Amino acid sequence: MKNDKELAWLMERIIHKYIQYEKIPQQYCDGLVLTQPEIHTIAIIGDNEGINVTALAKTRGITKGAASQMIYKLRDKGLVEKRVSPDSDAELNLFLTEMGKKAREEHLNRYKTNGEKFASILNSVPKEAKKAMVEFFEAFEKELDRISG
Amino acid sequence: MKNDKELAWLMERIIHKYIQYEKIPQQYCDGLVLTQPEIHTIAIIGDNEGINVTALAKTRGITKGAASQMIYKLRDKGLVEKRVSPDSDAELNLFLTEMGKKAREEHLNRYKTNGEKFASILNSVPKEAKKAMVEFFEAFEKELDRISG
DNA sequence: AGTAAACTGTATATTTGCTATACACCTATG
DNA sequence: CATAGGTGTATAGCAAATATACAGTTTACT
Repeated sequence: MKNDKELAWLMERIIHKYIQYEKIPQQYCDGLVLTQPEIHTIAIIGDNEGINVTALAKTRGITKGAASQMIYKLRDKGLVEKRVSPDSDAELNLFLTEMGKKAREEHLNRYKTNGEKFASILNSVPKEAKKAMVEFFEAFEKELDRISG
Repeated sequence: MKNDKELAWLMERIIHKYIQYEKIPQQYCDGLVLTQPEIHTIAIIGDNEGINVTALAKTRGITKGAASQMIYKLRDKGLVEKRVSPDSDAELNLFLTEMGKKAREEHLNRYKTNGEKFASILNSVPKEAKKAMVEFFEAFEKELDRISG
């Protein structure tokens, strides 16, 4: 049986593999290829119609400048629309175009499919063990929050 | 109790948090700050004294060009040394300098400390559940290998 | 009302880590 | 001994992000 250290290594290796996989740009509808940061931004706007640039930056965990640039790129690709806020001329509200919504939909579907694959693997895990896993991950997350902040 | 989907989300969130944490450049001895790719390269050279550029690139999963550039950077920082291979004039053998070894040592210690924190969290996981986790992760890794390659 | 502070988004230059392409050099195989 | 394949490298370019500075807008204060 593997010891704790080996289990930790296994987890680390998997995390890196997963991230490596995520980095590969994916094809969405009609020849549209989007990178991870792009589709992530689209997902956030889709989940928060009318969000502004500052809030988007905060959600993504990047600077306002970076968010602004990403928005320009997605607008040029015809995926995102900028509208001046009805409340303030200094503020922009962000929306998905029809095409943006289509990509978002596609992304959600893929996410769901992956989640189902996940779930089918998880399915073979006994209930007791699953409970222990949740507890473990929550402790792990707490530790990550501690050392990061 | 959380269902499978929620557990999947929890895992995804943690993976991203962990990667985010890893991205922060860390300080090693006397004001030396190293990024993740840098210290990762140093770790590989430390574990494989005399490795050549091509093998390093393969281990890191990057192109030879990228590895070459990284080596130049680390050499300029005084952490890595290049020596022409005694077997072939076309080949270089890579070694850590004293300073490189110091950084490597520091990294190992930190890794160990993190691992211990990890282990103490893992410690509270029942043995049966741990076994299930290993099985789950191995299935997960297999799935990742399948969709990536 | 008038002004300063704080917040909006943006422009610009720079950085990091990588790829792709082309290349010069060395080695091995026929 | 030629040529195919393996070394490492130079160079240009890209994606994503930071840092800095800035112009315009809103808020707060007196």
